[in-house]
Amino acid sequence: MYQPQDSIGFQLGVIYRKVSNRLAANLKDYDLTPEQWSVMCCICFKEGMNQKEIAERTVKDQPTVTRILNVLHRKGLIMRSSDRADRRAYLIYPTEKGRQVTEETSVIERHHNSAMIEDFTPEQLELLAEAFRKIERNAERYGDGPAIES
Amino acid sequence: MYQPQDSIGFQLGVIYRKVSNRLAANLKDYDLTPEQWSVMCCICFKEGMNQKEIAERTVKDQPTVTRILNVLHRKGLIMRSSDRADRRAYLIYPTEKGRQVTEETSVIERHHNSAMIEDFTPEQLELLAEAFRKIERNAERYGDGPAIES
DNA sequence: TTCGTATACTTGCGTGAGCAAGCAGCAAAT
DNA sequence: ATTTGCTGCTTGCTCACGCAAGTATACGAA
Repeated sequence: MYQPQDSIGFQLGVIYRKVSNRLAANLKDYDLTPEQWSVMCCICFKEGMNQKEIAERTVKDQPTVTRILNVLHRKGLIMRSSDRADRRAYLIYPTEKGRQVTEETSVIERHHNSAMIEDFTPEQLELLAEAFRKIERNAERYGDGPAIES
Repeated sequence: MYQPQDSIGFQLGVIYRKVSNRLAANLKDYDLTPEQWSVMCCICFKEGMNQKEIAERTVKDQPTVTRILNVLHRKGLIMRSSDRADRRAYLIYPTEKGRQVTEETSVIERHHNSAMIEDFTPEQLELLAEAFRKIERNAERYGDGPAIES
């Protein structure tokens, strides 16, 4: 009989939560979640983006980015300056503290990432990346159809 | 410079959300989320489990299972009968409607799953499964260390 | 100019998740 | 029988997410 364990989507969820929880534990001392880290990292990589661009780069939707930025702002890690050229938009910059925390936590993340794939050969990594690209493309394709459509 | 896109954990999150959202769209007509489906599927596979066992099998924590079961109960898909041998526990059974919905949605899920991996050879699938097992094992290992511990 | 559409962001609602604390019932030791 | 500790479940808090609706601004067309 068909079981959730047979489903790629289910397996992805399980593994994602395990990897993410482990990273969360490693970041605990910095009061930063994995998702917050990814946004901070993005913001430091290219300063002065608006929220839409951050959403695209982190592959999150805009409401999620808004809320994560609220948290980061509350923690004093970012600044929102309104865009004089487009008064609907904010340009996002890290604070000094934000830059510092991002640097420190990026070391943690890199270490964590290496640990997750430490027993992979370069070929295995390339095959995994290729598999990810294929699944992503399949998920984005239309025509999967909510019901029987063969 | 290091970017979130370079991180396996980040990539897992992106791909998981895409696959999951696609399935959610396909299940919309059945008023069932992917996570709810996985629990229903588990419940129908082995009826009369207690919540702890469901949590183990679906790899979720107990509070999460409690809340998903609340939703499923509200929708009339499951029954909670208290265990006469252990009055702390509930034994969980699908209702007739629950069994029916699970059967129908399992067809959708299987179809969705095939679509996600349709261009994979059996060898590629085996390599992917192997990669998942390795990452999972790495994530579960202790000693990753919240900080510098080499 | 003004009208209409598109866009950047926010807010509200519901779901799922982790963690910690609480409650009730079990079970073993005294 | 009482105590002590463990276990099954629930609740509260916070975060992340998707979707839909709302607000303010931008911009092109009339």
